[in-house]
Amino acid sequence: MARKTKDEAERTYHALLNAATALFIKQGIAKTTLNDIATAAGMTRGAVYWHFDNKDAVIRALWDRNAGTLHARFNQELLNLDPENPEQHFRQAIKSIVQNIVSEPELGEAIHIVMHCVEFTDEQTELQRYLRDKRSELHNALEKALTVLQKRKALHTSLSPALLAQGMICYLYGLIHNHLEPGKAVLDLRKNGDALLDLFMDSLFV
Amino acid sequence: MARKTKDEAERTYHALLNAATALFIKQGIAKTTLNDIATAAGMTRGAVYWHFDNKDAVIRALWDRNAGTLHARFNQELLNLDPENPEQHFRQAIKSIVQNIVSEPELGEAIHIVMHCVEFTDEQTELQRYLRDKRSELHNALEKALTVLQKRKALHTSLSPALLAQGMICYLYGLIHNHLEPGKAVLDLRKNGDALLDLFMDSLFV
DNA sequence: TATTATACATTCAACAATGTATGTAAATGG
DNA sequence: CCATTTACATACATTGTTGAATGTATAATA
Repeated sequence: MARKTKDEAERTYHALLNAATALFIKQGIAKTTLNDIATAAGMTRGAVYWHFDNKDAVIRALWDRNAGTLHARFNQELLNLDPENPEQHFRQAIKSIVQNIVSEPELGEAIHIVMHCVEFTDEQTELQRYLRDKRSELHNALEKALTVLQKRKALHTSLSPALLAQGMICYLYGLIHNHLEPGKAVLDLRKNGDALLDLFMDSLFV
Repeated sequence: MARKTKDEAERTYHALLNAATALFIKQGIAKTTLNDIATAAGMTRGAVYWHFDNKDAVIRALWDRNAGTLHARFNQELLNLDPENPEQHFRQAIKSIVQNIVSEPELGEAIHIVMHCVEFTDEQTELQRYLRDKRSELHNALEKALTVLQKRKALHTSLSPALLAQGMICYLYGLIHNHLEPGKAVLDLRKNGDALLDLFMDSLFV
């Protein structure tokens, strides 16, 4: 076939990722073949194998594209809490994570796929290790932020920052997981996210 | 092949479920073939197809066997809180859910598989609908329990019981999900479960 | 004890999915 | 304007997996 412009190639790259996203959400990763992705994007499997090594690489690429920058941004934000008012900054940072997810569809879709469609097994694949590292980055940032708050005597509980970070991560994970659930969204995080997060964080701070 | 005793047949049934459980956790559902399960149990695929319709039926059966009764029990317990001291009963019921999961390996394995290995997609399979119904049973029970507590003026927050139930479910889900994560268990729920649950529930009650 | 249902094993047909190899025409760089 | 690389499409070989059909020896049953 005829060679495409760099621009055109990039457009098919994104078309492939978009098609993959939609198919993964609709019918799952296991049931989605590389041919499904290609034809849904108006291409053939040759295009998929040109841009990606295999199905896992597609998943990783779509995570990078749709969640990578935001992930890094939150990471940085938690590591650099405003010294003037770290507690308010922390609360706002946590809330904005949720608000970003509910307001940016592509970000929500990427997290949806990672939470509801990727299998996490004992024999870890490269993809699983990659995603695990991403989450542990966030966890470390959270723990450091809570440690800063503890040193500022801002924490109201006797539990360790490490443990509080675990609880916080679990709560966040559960809220987002529930909100992104397929079918009727049983939990409207856009409306109730702040209230539910404050409910938890009120138990952390003085 | 020779026909087996009813007793022997039931033993192979359980052997198949045990083999399936171990394989699903180790290498995932998608990568585990029915032949894998059979040979791991010392049988052939014929045995699997005799006891189960397909792979999804295996998953459903192992959930029923390992989590079914406990699920029903907690359901009932939440719907019949001790009128003498409903708050303490509620707190204890929630804690015992977690304690059961961390102390009963087979229960933990079943939930592990459902949480980490089953894909949840828009086009729901029969298995997905089954699991979704189970969770909504638990959700309804939780919401009713919290409604009872609200009528008793035991709730400390202005948020609705429905919303609190959502938050509670999400927190529980996150904690259990994290605890059952493959690889090094980053969160030791056996040691810290009660403290983390009290942290949250303290924000609910007076 | 004769019959029937059971608990599998074995075999087969069908196809689906992957990875790779090869073809190709146009874009790009010098 | 020529050589080379790019961005795919096409074709192929291989392999895996499912579902169903069939076989069969024995346990259960009456």
